[in-house]
Amino acid sequence: MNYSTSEENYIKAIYHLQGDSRLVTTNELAEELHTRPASVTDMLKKLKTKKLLHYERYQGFRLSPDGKKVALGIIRRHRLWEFFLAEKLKFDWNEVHDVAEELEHVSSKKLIDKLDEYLGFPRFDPHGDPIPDQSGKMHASFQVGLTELPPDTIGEVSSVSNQSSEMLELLKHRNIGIGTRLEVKKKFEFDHSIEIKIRNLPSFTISEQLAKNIYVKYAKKS
Amino acid sequence: MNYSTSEENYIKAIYHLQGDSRLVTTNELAEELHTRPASVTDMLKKLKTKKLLHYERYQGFRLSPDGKKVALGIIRRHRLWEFFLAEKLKFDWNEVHDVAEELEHVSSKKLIDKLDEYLGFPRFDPHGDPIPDQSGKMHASFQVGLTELPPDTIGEVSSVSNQSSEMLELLKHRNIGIGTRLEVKKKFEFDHSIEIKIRNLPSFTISEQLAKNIYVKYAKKS
DNA sequence: AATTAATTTTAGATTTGTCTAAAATTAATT
DNA sequence: AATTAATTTTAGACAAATCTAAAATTAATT
Repeated sequence: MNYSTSEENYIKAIYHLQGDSRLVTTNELAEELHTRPASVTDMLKKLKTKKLLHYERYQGFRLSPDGKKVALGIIRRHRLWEFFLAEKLKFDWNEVHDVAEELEHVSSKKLIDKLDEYLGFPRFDPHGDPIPDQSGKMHASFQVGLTELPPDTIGEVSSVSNQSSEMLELLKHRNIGIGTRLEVKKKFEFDHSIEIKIRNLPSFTISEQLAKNIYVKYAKKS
Repeated sequence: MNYSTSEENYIKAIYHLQGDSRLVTTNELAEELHTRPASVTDMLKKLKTKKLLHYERYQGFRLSPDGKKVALGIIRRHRLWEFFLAEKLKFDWNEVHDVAEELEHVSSKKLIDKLDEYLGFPRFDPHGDPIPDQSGKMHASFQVGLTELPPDTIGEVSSVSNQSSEMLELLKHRNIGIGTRLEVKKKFEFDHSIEIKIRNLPSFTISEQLAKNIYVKYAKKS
């Protein structure tokens, strides 16, 4: 019932890649974890013997129900620590990820449940992602990609899917964070860039690549 | 500048065993870490090449100044987490050790310094042991072994040196914790057992073995 | 359909940390 | 002082997690 840091990192990455249960490939996972395909194959075999994975060689793989449960436990720990770091220790929301990456592997269940209680059973982490409860349930957040927002509507940023430091740096520079209310002014067909406006600031344009990674909740025009 | 969990456990154990710089032996350390002497020798060589240890084969060893600095950093992390667990998450003071043992290996300096600030720069952990500050300095606690307290004096429990779950269980059963004020009634020469009294409770006797592991600060008779 | 390209797996090596068994060294005892 | 006992180290093996290079399989293309 206890897994190594390495196993946990694989399980978590597979969970994120498979989304709603699609098959994941060896190369994809190798790239995600900055490792080599051969190493991935080795770990797949191990996770299969532990019954966490559905896997037939050359055919791709996905988590078993047990594997999903384990993944949700890891994600729960990760997001609770992120919440703690931002809310209590006053970390910037774009600094919490890497530290939480380490803390998530401390496996005491009692620790996590008490932390959860201490934090007031939060339902979303500082990136807007939902935190699974003790049984693995998450409250769905009604978020939609920024690219899907029609012109002249307002959204509130609820999460960002890519958490590379490069992108977080760009977001910070643009004054975009979780909770930021932004209005879509125009959408350009040519390169799918989007012109947006925040509060009283002059409007500016963001690339499709960036917009794709920003998720928002609808909000009424203010 | 970053060490593995295993290396950190060795460094910490050596620090505790060497006390005020006495030489530590291979067997001692092997027993402390529940490992084999051969494994200890392997690690000693590694720590020596990293200049954390003064070590000549067959001659015993002790931490170098650099090694001591590393040890104090680990102890700082351990004791801050213990304080957090007891103070914020409401763990019993006898449950914090094992969880802190895991948390102490998360190495982000920023995390620890922010945690320190959040906790209000505490100077002692829940066992009464001093917490090193960022530069490695500790406030000495003026504690004395319970066995050294003469009859008819009162002491306040400030720390316990043995933290086995067996002993902590016994202490809990006897209602002895950090901060407990107790009066020494009688000392028996025969087996060196000690009769003590806590508050209004009937007095009772504890073994020399237990008393040896309890440290107290003097307090005036109430 | 046959060939080429891409992906995935296997085989074998490496590093870290551990182990057992045997050898080397130091300490204790007759 | 010589022998015995205890401690410590070395030598060689093993498990976990990784890697490179080569082989096997699947996918794409002529």
